[in-house]
Amino acid sequence: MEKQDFLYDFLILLQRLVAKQVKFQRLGNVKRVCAVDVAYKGNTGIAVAVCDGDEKEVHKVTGKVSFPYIPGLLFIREAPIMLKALEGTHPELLLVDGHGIAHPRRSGIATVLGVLLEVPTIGIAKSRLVGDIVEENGVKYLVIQGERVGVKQGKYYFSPGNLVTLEDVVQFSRSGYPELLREADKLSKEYRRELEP
DNA sequence: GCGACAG
DNA sequence: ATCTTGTCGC
Repeated sequence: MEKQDFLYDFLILLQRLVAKQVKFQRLGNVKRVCAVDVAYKGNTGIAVAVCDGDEKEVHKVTGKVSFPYIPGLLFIREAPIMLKALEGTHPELLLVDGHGIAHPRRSGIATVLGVLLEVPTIGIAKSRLVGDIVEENGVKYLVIQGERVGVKQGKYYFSPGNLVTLEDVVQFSRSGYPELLREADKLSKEYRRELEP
């Protein structure tokens, strides 16, 4: 897909629509938390959703992922298979591998999933997409044009997806990289190995 | 035009 | 993300 394609422009319109639906509200005490990640074997995607709470739960889904990765448009490549893996899970908080509003249009994959599922989400990425680091009171904020859109903790970037506040995210980030996401990442790569070459 | 660019 | 060996450090 090229940048001059109609589809490219259309996807950006959808992201702007999603961004308008975001609500920032304080996150209450949550018991059930889920995390999603995707691994690949060629064009086959392996999405894993791990949930914690009363009982641990793991959902695995594999399927063809043909859309290429384009910076800023990760959601169209990974959100579909992630949604499939999240079917039946009912998280009170969802952790997503990727950015939330720390995005050119404030519409990263964690935001898209949070709006579609109407669930609180936090995006956690291993690298920066946009923004600058501005430290204040020991907190490294990710700032885009003067607006705080996330925080950097260690080598990871945390940003609100939907239905949480930046304060919630700052608090959450203090615990470091979530064990649940680490597990989803580990399991997806683990399932990948037992796929027919 | 040049540099940057989640997974 | 994935392809990949050894190497530096706790």
